[in-house]
Amino acid sequence: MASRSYGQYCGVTTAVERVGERWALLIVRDLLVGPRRYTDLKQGLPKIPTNILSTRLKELQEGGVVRRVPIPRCGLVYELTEYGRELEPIVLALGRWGFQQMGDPGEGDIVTADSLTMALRTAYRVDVGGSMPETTYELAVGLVTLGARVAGGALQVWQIAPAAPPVGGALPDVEPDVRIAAGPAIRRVISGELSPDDAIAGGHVHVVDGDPALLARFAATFHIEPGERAA
Amino acid sequence: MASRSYGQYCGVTTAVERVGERWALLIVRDLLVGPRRYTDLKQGLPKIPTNILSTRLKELQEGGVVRRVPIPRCGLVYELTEYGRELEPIVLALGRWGFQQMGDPGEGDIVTADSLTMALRTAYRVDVGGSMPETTYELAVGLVTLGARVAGGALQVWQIAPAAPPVGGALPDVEPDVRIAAGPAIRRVISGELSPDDAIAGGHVHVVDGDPALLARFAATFHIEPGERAA
DNA sequence: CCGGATCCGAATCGATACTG
DNA sequence: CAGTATCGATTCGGATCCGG
Repeated sequence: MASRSYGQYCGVTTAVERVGERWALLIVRDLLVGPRRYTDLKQGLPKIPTNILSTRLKELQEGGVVRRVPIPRCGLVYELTEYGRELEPIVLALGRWGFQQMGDPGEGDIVTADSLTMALRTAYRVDVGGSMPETTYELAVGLVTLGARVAGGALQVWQIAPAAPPVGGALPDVEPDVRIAAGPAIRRVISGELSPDDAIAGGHVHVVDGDPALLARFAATFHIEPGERAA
Repeated sequence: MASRSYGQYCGVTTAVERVGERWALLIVRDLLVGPRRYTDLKQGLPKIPTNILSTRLKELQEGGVVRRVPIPRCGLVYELTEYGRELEPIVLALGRWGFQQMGDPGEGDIVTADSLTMALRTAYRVDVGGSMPETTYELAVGLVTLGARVAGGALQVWQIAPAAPPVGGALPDVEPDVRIAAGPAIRRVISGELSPDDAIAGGHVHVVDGDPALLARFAATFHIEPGERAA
């Protein structure tokens, strides 16, 4: 029952014994967006077997990473403990690191609301965002639509479709300044391989509504440079 | 042969597909200390089966994380690529995170030179180290003895026993200001659970040579606070 | 000794079916 | 909704063996 030990007395080893099992860190990624029910997690991780999901949730609870919270007459949710939330910078940094080697999606690869939410948070540049005018974006990729508001250096992301309760306060009920619809090529815009203009010209990204020039602001605000020593 | 896909198009997913397999991140941890031969890695990871080690090394090469470098008439070493070295802040942060939940060592748990080296780098506080007088420590834990020099805000760690080539330039051939011999309780000194004085009084840490008061400097310089949002 | 490859039992994972 | 149960497919772990 005790997870197979690596036989070392070391912080890194302890960490991978807690969150290094298959799927564990992806569960943490989704929970970083907000508390989630078992079914939400299953939907966000379509390929996870249900027995693995419940095993991992049990292990993460034993490891003090996740807490099971019953909601009166509403089922129950899983949420990260304080200790689990300390993984946020690590998961974001891993996301930036992995982003650099993402090719194009394999067939069957999907984009989920939670993963795209974390991707935006991963790619967000505080320094750039802080010096931009306040902007509200709406971004649709595949079946997922997100809202993102950059104001005062802070980024807020919420899920429009599939709908989910907003995290961290009330949802800004404002019209977006720009609506962007994109395919997987949005990755190449964020990495700088594809300029905003070329992306629009090539039909990879559509500005459905609002000033097309705002796509350049988006690309400047959400950007992952290859070869970055993220932190 | 292709590693089992998680079926998501996401940076975090890509990252765990590259370095999320069992043992992979521990190999990276050891390679962050310096290039290592197959046999060095096997010694530093005593419980890894050799087939897993060679499989992981192959996968890490395919993932662009590790490079295999033949040394003329001297065998060959594995080393991190530039991309692999970008994992350093992530591994250090994971080490800090895991450190907080390390209990006492399970029976059979060992401390290796590379893991202790990374632990020191994990625990090092640049801000504190930069404001301290230059100090050279010698730290023995179990069978491992390390040298650590803090000077000008920079930390240099080298392995005295078992001996290994120093990393990043010539080894400072100076007498240490203090020689510290400790058991696993050194963890509680670094976490602040155990004060330097109590550690000495309790016989958990011995100052073999030099001013015992330097243990306090050590504890201030190498410290991991529970509940820290590392970066 | 170095750098693996091979073999095999044990444990885990993945897919699907099923239940309170 | 929130999981168990089952079972074949993979992977892991431990030991041994092999070519330079």
